[in-house]
Amino acid sequence: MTTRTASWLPLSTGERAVALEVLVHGPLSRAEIARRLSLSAGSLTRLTKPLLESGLLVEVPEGAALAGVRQGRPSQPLDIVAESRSFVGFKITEDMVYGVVTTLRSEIVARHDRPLTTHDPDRVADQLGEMIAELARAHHGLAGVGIGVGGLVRDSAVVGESPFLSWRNVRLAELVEERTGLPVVVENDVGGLVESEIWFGGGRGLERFVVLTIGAGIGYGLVLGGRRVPCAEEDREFGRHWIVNPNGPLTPEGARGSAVSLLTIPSIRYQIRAATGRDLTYEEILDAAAAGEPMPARVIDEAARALGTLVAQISNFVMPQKIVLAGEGVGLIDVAGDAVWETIRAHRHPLAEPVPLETKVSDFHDWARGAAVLAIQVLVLGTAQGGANAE
Amino acid sequence: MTTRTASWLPLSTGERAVALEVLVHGPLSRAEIARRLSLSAGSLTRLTKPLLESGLLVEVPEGAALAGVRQGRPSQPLDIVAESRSFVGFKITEDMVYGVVTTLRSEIVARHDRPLTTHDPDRVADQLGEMIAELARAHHGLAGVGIGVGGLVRDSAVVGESPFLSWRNVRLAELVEERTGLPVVVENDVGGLVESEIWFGGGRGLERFVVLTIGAGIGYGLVLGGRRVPCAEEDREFGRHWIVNPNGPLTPEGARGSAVSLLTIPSIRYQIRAATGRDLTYEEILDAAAAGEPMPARVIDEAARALGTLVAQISNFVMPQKIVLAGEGVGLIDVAGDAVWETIRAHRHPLAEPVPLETKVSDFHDWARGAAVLAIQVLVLGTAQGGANAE
DNA sequence: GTCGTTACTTCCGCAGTGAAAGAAACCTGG
DNA sequence: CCAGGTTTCTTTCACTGCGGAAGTAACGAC
Repeated sequence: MTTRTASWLPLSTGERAVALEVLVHGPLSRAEIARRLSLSAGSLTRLTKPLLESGLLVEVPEGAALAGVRQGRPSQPLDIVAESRSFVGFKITEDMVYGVVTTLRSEIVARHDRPLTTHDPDRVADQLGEMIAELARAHHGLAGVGIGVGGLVRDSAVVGESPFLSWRNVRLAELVEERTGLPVVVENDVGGLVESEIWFGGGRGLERFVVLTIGAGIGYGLVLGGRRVPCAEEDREFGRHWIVNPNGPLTPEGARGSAVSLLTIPSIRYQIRAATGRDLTYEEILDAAAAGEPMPARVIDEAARALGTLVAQISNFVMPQKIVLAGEGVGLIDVAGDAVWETIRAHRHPLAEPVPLETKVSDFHDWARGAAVLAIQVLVLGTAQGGANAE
Repeated sequence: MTTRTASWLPLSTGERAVALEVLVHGPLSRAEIARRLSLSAGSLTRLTKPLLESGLLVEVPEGAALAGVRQGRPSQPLDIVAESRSFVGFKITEDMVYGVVTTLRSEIVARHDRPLTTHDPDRVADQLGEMIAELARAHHGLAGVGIGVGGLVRDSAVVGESPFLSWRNVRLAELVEERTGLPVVVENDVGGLVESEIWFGGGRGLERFVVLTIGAGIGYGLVLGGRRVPCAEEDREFGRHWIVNPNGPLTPEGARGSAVSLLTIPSIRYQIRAATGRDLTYEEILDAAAAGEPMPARVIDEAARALGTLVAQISNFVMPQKIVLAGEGVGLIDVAGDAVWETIRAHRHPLAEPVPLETKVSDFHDWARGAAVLAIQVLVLGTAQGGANAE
């Protein structure tokens, strides 16, 4: 409902499809695009002409690797001018704002973080406005802003509910737009990360895949037909009721044996604290587990088996072409990967196709980058993806 | 790869879409079809004209319920002439062949079963040919045959592997076509049932739903964007490694606590037999559980909780718009429905949207009807849906 | 009986496409 | 060096299928 921006010129459907294909899948020749989109060569000449004239696409020299190998006339790859526009992405946590500037291709070109000293919506918007202003001085062509917030977000604009900021129905997009004049998209942080995987990450070109994040909480994103599947409980404590192991630990968050209790960083730290009295960081716990200390090793092993069970269940029921594991809490795979794999095997049919698992330890800048992708989408498509649209 | 049939006349894409909409969603006026397919009124006149001329569609009197309520010119519903063609569907089990004749709308108009006295492919094909010949005498316009087999089927034509028939790479479609001259589709029995739910059952018009069958084994079908998702382990003992309850029973089939061990009819009968020494039928066990006999009650309760867990996991990960439960083994819901619902609730987020659960106790004729739907699809679309196509 | 409403038809123009033919730019092999 | 093959890209052209506008038909409401 909040489409204010002039999107990518007035592109026709076909032109937009071509531009998107080039944006997402790197430099491509006209012939290659024709094959990918099932169009004729003639159509491609027609469709690319205005894109080249407008400067959105440029002809680039052919990659040296391919040149000379094939016979026939060499292809003339087209590419997006990724640096022509810049995008800002923010990830807001309880006490920090992480910011990045990216190109049209979602490559991070700058980082800019600041402590969050207040939770008052107007003051937060002020701070975001200031950060954007600073970034605008250093980067030309700022075309949009994406903001990722943990919690429920409506219409890609309004924070419906965010426990850690104590916000309810804060029209954040509007507040920041007023201060900057730039189009602003607000979205659930997991949503942004998922979109960035769809467009620029491990999910490029896939029909069906899953993003699972482990960090302060559990995040889950299902992508079907290239689109995120909306769900009601979106990021309101996902995984609290995914009972992975009924005999698992009981923690302050989540039901007994739930994915949250077994896997999130706070829950793992809680378990160690409750058992040993020592308050270790997540990294310290992983190190201790790797070193063979019994209690951390047991907790991490249990977490690894829980992760394996989850991955297997997702594989069994969703049959995704890929599962992307992201977040700050996937480091346990480095320590207890064997337990993860073993558990996956035990819960899968021997004949089942193995599901590619892509692990991506992410920091907060990756979350911010995900938010920036939302801004890119608004420019390219004229509207934000996802949101809780009725189907 | 086995498209021999002349499909539904030479229909254009638009015409086929109209015909399919009418076939699946009952009598519809042109205006209504235009709305559903996002076409203009003019286009509908154009598209329906050849369909009416060819006799595929007819104008029918308006439903009395709607007439007179709205103002304006009354609509002129169009309908498929469902009786113009007949289709045969078979379900082959170890010792029986169940057959049905259906209309184009998949309504069963006749049943015809016969014991299967041999597993020799040629003799089985002979028997199917005879049964088809008998049915052809009684029903005009036989347009195709669908055969459902438990096991792996390739290219909608070849039984790659069927343990209970001891078949490997049997070109069943070809064998039956030779004997009848009719187009024949062979498919995994679950696949047929799923397609029939997509076109004529609970999944009509849904983007995303799941079919879960419980009987001699577990069957699982995932439908996304109206299409079945192919999978490698298709009906080769699905659910043997879905560990639902690690402390569950160990049975001859399936891993300990697997869906197969907990839910299939043979496993439930095995548990009762092992514990009490009595060899009861599934129905007797359900009755005993309902009557409060401790052992049956415990086994059925455990099965109900396993089913609840499965449904919850599917709901959590797939987020389907509906789950259809089918098969001979879903009767336990009548006896232990409360345990099912309670378990679902315990494994779901309180804010999550409840997933509609449709229970459909099916007999072997329903499986045969599912196979007949495959034949309908071949006529309508010119090719069978599904199969293990690469994506 | 007129007016408003909804359903359907007819006709026209147009956008987007593929097919075909041609030009361009490379390789290969004499 | 030059012909022949090959792949890419451009140009032209005709066609398909669609929407929009205007017109007709069939009803209810007042």
